[in-house]
Amino acid sequence: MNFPLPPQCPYYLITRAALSTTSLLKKTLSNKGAGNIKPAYLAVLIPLWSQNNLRANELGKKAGLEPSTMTGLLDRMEKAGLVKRSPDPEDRRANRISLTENGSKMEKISETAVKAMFDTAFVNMSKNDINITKKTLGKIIENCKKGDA
Amino acid sequence: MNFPLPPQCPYYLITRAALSTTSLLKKTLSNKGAGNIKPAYLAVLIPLWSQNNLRANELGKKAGLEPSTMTGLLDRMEKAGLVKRSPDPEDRRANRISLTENGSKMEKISETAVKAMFDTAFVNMSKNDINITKKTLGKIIENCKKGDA
DNA sequence: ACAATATATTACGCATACATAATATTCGTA
DNA sequence: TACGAATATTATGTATGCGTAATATATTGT
Repeated sequence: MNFPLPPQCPYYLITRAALSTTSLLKKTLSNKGAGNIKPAYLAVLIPLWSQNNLRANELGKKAGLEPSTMTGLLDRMEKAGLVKRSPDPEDRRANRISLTENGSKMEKISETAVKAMFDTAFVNMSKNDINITKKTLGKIIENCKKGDA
Repeated sequence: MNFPLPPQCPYYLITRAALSTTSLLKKTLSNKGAGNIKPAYLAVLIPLWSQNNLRANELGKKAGLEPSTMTGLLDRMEKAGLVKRSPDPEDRRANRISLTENGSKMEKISETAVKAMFDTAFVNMSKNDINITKKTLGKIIENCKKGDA
């Protein structure tokens, strides 16, 4: 038997880094006054702040999420009063997702929170190491996609 | 507004890499005949294969999981027939978690599956880039822990 | 020995993401 | 134009992990 121990296991490091950064992001959002915004909501809000009134479908593609994941995510965001669904007049299968007034207002404060998270999580690291890490993670994602098909 | 887009956003890359590697691991386990082992189970099984009969508590520490997370995880593993709980004779608050016969048998096949996942996910990457990535992820985890306290 | 505190586990609810199957609609083609 | 394929969304169930509160037992300090 020869499984790498957690601090040396790349799989452990990747999954734990995901949990740690998400937890920190949740806390910075809360600290900055955006406690109604959960980390996952940003994957929907960020595209909407650029271009309002997109389809769930399009949002899912931008966020890299499955359609079935979008349903629950949008349910929670609607309940939180951040977005609303309206029937798409051009395609009766589809909805248009638009920001509520409150959802629009949360942009600046969210940006502050995300910046704070980045400043904390990536402090004391060289630009070069960060770039190599980003490149490597991108390759891992590609490799998994191929191997998972 | 200035949020980095997914392919350049380090947070996106980290969380997506976690999902991708987990999905691939699930598939390699299934392909190698260990479909009864979910990725998360390995965090419990690997320590038990080295030393049987540990407390939920100790297992949680080795896996980096909260006690409340262990309950459901062990429930599912027990239902899958991989481990069983027995009262700890030295401390009536605690359980001892031990491998079933079937749980013991799954060690080799699991190792094969994990190796296959690593071979797929980390193919075509330099040892150096992998090491820098591991080091960087470790630092990120540390930084988040500090900032989250 | 007893009260206060600490520890091990569980119970419950929330958040996130997936897969599969169902439903409604649109589109492409014969 | 009618029919089969594709598309948009939802419904349902599973997996994973967290936090908080409850329960039972141990330990410690007086």
